[in-house]
Amino acid sequence: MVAYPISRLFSSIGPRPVLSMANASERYNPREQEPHWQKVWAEKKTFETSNDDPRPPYYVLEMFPYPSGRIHVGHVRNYTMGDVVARFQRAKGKKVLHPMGWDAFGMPAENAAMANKVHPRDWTYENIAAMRKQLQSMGFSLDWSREFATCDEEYYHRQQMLFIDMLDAGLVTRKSSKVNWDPVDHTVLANEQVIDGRGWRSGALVEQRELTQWFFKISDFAEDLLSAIDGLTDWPEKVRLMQRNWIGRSEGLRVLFEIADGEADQQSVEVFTTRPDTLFGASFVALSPDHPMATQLAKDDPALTDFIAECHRMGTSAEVIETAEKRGYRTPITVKHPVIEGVTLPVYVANFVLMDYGTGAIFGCPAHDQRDLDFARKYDLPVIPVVLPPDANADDFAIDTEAYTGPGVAFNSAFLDGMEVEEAKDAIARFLETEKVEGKPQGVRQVNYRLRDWGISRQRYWGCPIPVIHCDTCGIVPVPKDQLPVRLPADVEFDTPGNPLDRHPTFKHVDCPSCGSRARRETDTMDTFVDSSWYFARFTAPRAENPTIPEMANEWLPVDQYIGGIEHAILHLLYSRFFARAMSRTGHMDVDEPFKGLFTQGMVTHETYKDAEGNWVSPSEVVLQVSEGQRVATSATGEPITIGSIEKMSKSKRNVIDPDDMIAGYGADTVRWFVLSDSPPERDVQWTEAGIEGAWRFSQRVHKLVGEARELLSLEPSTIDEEDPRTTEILKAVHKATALIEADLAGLRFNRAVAQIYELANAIQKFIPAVTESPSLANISAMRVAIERFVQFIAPMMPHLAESCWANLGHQAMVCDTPWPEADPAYLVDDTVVLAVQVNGKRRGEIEVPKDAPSTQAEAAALSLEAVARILDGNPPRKVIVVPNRIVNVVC
RNA sequence: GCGGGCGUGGUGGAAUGGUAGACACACAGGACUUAAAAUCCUGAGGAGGUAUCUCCGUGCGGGUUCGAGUCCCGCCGCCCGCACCA
Repeated sequence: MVAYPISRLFSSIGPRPVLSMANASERYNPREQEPHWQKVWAEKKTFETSNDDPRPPYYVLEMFPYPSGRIHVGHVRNYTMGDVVARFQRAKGKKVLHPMGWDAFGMPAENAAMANKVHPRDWTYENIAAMRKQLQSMGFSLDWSREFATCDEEYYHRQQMLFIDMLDAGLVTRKSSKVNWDPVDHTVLANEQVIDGRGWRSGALVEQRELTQWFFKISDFAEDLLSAIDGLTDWPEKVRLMQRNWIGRSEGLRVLFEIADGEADQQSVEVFTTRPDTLFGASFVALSPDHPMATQLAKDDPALTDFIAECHRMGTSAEVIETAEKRGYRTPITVKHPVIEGVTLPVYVANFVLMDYGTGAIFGCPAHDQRDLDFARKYDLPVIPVVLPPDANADDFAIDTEAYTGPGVAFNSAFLDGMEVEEAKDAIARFLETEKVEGKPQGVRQVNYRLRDWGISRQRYWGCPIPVIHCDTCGIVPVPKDQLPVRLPADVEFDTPGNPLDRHPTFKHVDCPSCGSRARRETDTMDTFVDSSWYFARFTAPRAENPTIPEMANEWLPVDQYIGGIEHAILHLLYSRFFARAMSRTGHMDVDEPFKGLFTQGMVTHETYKDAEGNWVSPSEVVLQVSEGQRVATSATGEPITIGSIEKMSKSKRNVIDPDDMIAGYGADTVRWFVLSDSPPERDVQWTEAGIEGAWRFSQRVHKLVGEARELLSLEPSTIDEEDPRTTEILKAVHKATALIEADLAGLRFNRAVAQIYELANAIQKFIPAVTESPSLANISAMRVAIERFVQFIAPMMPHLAESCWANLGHQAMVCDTPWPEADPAYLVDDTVVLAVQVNGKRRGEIEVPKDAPSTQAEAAALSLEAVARILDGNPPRKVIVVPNRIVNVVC
């Protein structure tokens, strides 16, 4: 389905005459011009950023790509946007840092190694080379001298230094944690790699295993990470909200319940609640299946052991959780109600209580919590309402199948009666804080966060080795910095399941750096999210001995404009914010927030296709036709193809469009212009190549327009400057466009800037006959201003074409080195304005009045309109509303 | 379930509460051409046969306002995030 008529487009383009300037009728040939300008930029090191440049710094960064082998149109869109920002800010007089690198560790390289017997390193670097070539053909203003890949030894060496500094600073911990374990592949799986409870590759039933793993203590920063979101005013509100929800702060109370009956090691159970005001409505206490007390009770209770095992077998997928019913196991334990003398509550182990939130135990108040209600109905527990809704009556208010969670007034609650929810929470907290159980306060206020510590251990080869050694004598020993880096051994094979590092002959077994006795090297590698959590800082001093040069990092950071996919709204951005704080604490820089401005572009989507066997089929192998009003897809050989849903482009669904054909056929500028046109950048776009021809035509039109303008500029001016309204008209159009385009580019509204540029092109086109008829000095110089600014405006988006045009207009310097023009306010205001005239809110005509004309004048003009007079039919209007310079509305 | 967003011509989309549909794509007609491509010009939300003009029109139903695509309330549909977080 090659939709690009490549041969046709170029059939009429002959070789460019070597010495003569392009004449107006000659077509623009991107195949010749684009490599030329790319070579000039590279030779002049135009986009290499010097640290001692005195201009103010501006750091623009696009999320760096995973080197999958080919760029796709999502990359093109992302990097084009970033490049427009970079070139625009450059023209605005900033020294711009615009680097590029590779997020190069990760699973796909190992998968490729297993499938194709190619070493992950070779596979990765070959992919990088291919993608670098593709990106370079797009003409991005990147500082390639700063390029690195996260799998470069020089990079992960510094990452290991950071890890050790963070370990020393107490920001790293080890703890036991549950993982998805694939018993066939001997590997840990991420949640998304578990499909229907089975490993995505092996198909084996996944087990929950406890493993001791390394964690970054991101939850220590929960409060700071949350409150600092308020200051991220240049972030999309949506992302700020997602981060707030992810951190999930909640204020509550830890309450001790004394054990009344039953054999237990402890004398009390501690629960966490955000609704202590409903304590009088408590009818049970429930423990997580992983709660220590549950584990202990299970020792002598086979039925409980079975129940807990069953809970563990329950899947973690969204679907399972949604449909899972609330189930519990009643233990022999009962506890005393904390505030009602003589009442005891049963203790259950329940499948819906999470161990790693709060205390792993809850009290159930069925009347005011839906889960508790479901549970109570199943096990026939009392349902006592204790919060009365505003419009309800205490005598007949009852809970049926829906818990009441809204506002109200406490009742059935002794000393809380009559208080509003918030007031009651505070009162019960104050009461329990003074009560004592085992000599401790019965209630303690606590703030809880949903955010968990960040587990970074991965039992895989292609990642940054965690630089520690386990010694039986000395315990955990960090690898001394002068012995770094811990290198990934090259001699590994992937024939056997499991982590190659773990079975490597020499990697694992080492001597303890501290005592010299036999010890074991850590064989886990780091989560690849670690690699991408500080690369933005490394770009500021990419070859430094230390992870950063603090002065450099402080000068450039935070990133002024970060651009990337919305899919990274939570994890990557949160981890990077954590890392900035960690790096500040360990002296690597003094910046806590890494990204000042964030822009999240929409995803690029495309239809999916499947063949008769249900295999995904790439769009390039599909032939689409319309038959009897239905779209019908077949393969090149005529096999039937099913058209599937529209999905985000992904390798797995094979609905990725490779931009190479388009770049080869139309050139980079046309592709850049095309992806910026039409769609608002933050919105998802359904990919279609309809429209690329229009972009191509526009690039040709620009070339032609500049050629024609150049002819006019060389005309001998007629000596007398006649008064020509067209001169003012074009200058107004130019200056208004200047102001609007600047605002649109600064606000990343590229589609609107494109529309403004089209309008300016139309205005200039219209002005050509004016100059031809009346080649006055005024008209010729107006044309010069118009056409030169026009070229400057397209330069961030179509940089090669702009350079060619700029040279064609006789400039020695490059347009990318030319300062951005300013709008002259004198041309932005009009002497007269056209006001719409409405009658009862309906448009009936328009009037032209002087700008800022008094209301009376506008009113008189409006009333004298024939259409208005006809409707009024001689009657006086009831009211006339005049909004100066805007509108007149006659009410009758 | 909770939270957030979106809904405008054939299409992508524009529109500080103030002339809805800018700009573009696709389409149709015309000019140039032996012809095509390219280029240029013209047309176009729907209906009332044309121009003038009139009515209708921004998912649906209400409301606020002199005036609503825009603000408020209630629905419908689609998309995204979170998901037993006590």
